[in-house]
Amino acid sequence: MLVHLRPTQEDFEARAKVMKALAHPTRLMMIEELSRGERCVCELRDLADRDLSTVSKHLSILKDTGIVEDEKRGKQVFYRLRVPCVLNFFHCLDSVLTARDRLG
Amino acid sequence: MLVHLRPTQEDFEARAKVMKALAHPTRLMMIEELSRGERCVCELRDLADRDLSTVSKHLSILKDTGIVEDEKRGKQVFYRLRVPCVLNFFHCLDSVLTARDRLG
DNA sequence: GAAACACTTGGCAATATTGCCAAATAAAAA
DNA sequence: TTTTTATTTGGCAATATTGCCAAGTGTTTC
Repeated sequence: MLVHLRPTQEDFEARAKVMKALAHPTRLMMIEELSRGERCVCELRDLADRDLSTVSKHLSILKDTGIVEDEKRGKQVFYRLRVPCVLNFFHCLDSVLTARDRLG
Repeated sequence: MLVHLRPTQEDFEARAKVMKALAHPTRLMMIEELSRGERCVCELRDLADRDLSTVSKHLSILKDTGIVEDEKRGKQVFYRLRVPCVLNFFHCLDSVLTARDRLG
């Protein structure tokens, strides 16, 4: 892959779609939780304190984007992180926040 | 900073705010461009092909979040990247995309 | 098979985001 | 000082996101 070509408009749109999937507190919480191992929808609902349908829709956004994958076992559906590098974002997000706190 | 405490709801909300600021194709393009050095608003407008007011508002979102900073010199306002670690996101975003392409 | 369980999907109202135009501001040039 | 250049801000319509309830799907348990 040639690394010095500027990304196209479509590249930025595709990337933004992934960022959007990450840009919600509940979904960030779910990702953090899934970094500890797979979880069923009901466990994530308890943590999120939201309606089950709401949690399910958040998960389907993450799944459609390719960030998580699911597997049905018995009555339950388990989700797990498919692309763990998104976890690296958290450190940087926090450093943006502390940078902003230090100055205006 | 104790690293094993789970982030609070507020932590996730603050992080999501930063992610949201990044979750737009035009703003991602601006960040990529600013990684090459400071740019004035007019240069970014030419690249974005959007109304100047639109570009200015995108930049103020990035500024309010703490991702970029601005400096007025003469007639122009120059923006530069304040927290370069956000550039590391791009590789991971692309790997999410290729992971999704490889499987459903 | 009927009931219970674990989800997903449809629909909709409330809210947030986006992008343009027009108007305001601020510095430089004439 | 008037005009031009560079940018920001206000306002608004179009669009997207969010979260709940209700209804639907697929398993398992009885």
